[in-house]
Amino acid sequence: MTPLKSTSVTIRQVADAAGVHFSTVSRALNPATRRLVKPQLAKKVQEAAHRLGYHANAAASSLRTGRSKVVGVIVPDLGSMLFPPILEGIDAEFQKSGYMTIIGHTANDDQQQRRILAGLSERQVDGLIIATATLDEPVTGSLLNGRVPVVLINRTDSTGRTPAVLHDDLKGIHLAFEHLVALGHTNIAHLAGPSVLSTGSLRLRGFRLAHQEMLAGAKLGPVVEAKSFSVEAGKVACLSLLKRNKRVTAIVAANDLLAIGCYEALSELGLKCPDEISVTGYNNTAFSGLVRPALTTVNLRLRDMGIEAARMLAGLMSGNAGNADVVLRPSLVVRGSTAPAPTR
Amino acid sequence: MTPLKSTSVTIRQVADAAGVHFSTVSRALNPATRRLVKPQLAKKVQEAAHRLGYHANAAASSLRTGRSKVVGVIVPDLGSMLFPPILEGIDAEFQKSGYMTIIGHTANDDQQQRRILAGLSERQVDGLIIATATLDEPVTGSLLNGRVPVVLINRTDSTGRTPAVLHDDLKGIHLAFEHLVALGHTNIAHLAGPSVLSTGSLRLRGFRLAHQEMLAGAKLGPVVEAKSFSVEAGKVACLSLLKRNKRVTAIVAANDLLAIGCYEALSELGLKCPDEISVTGYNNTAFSGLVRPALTTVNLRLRDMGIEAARMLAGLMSGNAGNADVVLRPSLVVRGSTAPAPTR
DNA sequence: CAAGTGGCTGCAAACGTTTGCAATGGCATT
DNA sequence: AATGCCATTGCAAACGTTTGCAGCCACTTG
Repeated sequence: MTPLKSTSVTIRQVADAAGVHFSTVSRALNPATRRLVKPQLAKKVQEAAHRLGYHANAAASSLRTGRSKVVGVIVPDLGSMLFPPILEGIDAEFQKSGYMTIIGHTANDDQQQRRILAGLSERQVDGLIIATATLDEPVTGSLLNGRVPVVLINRTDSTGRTPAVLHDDLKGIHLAFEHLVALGHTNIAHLAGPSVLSTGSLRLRGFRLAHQEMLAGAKLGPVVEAKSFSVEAGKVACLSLLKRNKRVTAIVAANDLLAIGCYEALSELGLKCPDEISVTGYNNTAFSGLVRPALTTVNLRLRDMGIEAARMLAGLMSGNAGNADVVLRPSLVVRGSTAPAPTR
Repeated sequence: MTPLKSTSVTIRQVADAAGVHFSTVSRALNPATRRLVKPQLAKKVQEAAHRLGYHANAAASSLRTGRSKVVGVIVPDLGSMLFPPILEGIDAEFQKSGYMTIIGHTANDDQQQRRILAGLSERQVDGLIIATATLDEPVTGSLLNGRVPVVLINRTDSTGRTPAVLHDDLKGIHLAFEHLVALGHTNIAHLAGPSVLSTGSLRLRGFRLAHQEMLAGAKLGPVVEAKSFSVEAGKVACLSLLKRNKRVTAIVAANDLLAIGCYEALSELGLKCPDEISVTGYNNTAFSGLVRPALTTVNLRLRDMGIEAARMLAGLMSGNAGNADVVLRPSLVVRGSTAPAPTR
């Protein structure tokens, strides 16, 4: 009843300006239907639209078509340095197809996550990329009453039913382990991440497999699980690890922050890295090259992960089956935190 | 004509279930109009809505009201570690009022920025937070045909007409400078950031003012401008600085990355930090405490900046005037990169 | 007791698109 | 010359809300 805003240009005004019916304007402006209108007329319409500064009203379009050209992305923690490159990749890829992304930040809080999902549902997102999967709380195949396709990223849940974009963590740990073995280390420990996260538990498994394969004779190296992926937790875990295992000469940390925690533990114990103990990280976080010693770590293709997830979701949104995961191959970046095993 | 999706629950179905007219459902579900319907009925409606799993269709609501409950945030570079905390603050604050944020990532590309603005305009965002302001390309007071209120964050443009949330950079540099003077330094240089960014030019001005005030007698310390806020640019600039100024004992860098660049330059020249030359950074980036020596730097309240910007934008969206900026107070974090001036 | 009052609910018109269908006109086919 | 076909355009009905207005009823008031 009340005209809440009279400012913005509608399709009808463009129609008047071009002297055609407004439905023709709609067809002329939409690439998918443009072939239905005579090229010459289409051009006239486009010029009129441009002259008037017309912008389609996505709300109306979305209401009519049921699709919003918006996808939701849910991350646990923006501050972790892991997600910004991923988000950037997602954004870059979706820019090509005209989608925009709403990001939701859960701060690892389930309540919050539910609120965010509700908000995204209301806003009719066409798809969802979720980076908060945990092994104990599986994500149902497609949330939001099955209306919306979902892809997981970075982590997966326990069901494995939802398509995901991941890194080959087994491979990544293998690379680090292999590097240490080549340096002559035989007493290698693992500083593991939380086992409820797929990244934490997979890397532990990778460690066991690598150990079995490359140090078949020796008994499994010591493992300690950090409470969280943080410097502090890494330091605590590393201290307890070294207290009980004096012969360790190398530590494979499940994460760069944990590796930095090792640095702190080592300096507290008066041990030199890498001369007495080698340390490897995981993620190749931005600071990896800046700390001293510069950290030898496993490089993840985070931006590519975002791109792949966006592509996969685009596929799902246009009706593809989505029965395959994408698994990216990590690589090793050798820096200064690893050295030949000390001779005793 | 064709029912594109029949799955989702509408207001009418809830109305049928509750035995009332659908307009009553609308009123009962909207907190702002709930007082118009008898409490008992309202409860019945809410129960029915909950039972059917009703979620409002934001597209329809947005079409009718002209407001989308979505705000846009434009950042130049997600990877810079500066913006994630800001985004988090924005998100946290808006969560309270039911807004969600679409983030646009320009990669410092004007073309891209225009595309993003168009996309946000189409999607009827109710407000805009912009972190990409530069001094040479002023942001018009309210973009998108004046329909949408805008607040700038972190950087401002040259006009100063758009409300902004900033840090007091003059104060921040003052703190660093003061600290160095207290340590006995008298030959202090500035490694400046790009002068087209308000952060770059303001910090330079801060340096000049601080120098004038605290080292009134001495002539102004040497200044060199880095091409960009990056480690590499910092190294290059620092090398050229030290080549021409042998007597410098302390460097105030405009940014942590530039400070790290100094570290590299110093180690290349065989100079010890902090024994021979002290260095201060700016931003207190996550890695500041991890590098060696740990960096003395100016701490910014990034998350608070996001919160303040969100509050300010909320104010503008509800009709406030917006004729005041918010200026946050930085603080100094003293770590290991600064020491008493060497005696000659 | 009539008239007014106010609380509650129903009615229906937008908001700006998209799109099936109908109408038109030009052209080729029989 | 009548018919059919195709290309192009117009027409109008949704999509699911919000909200001014009108109607209804139960009260209070003079």
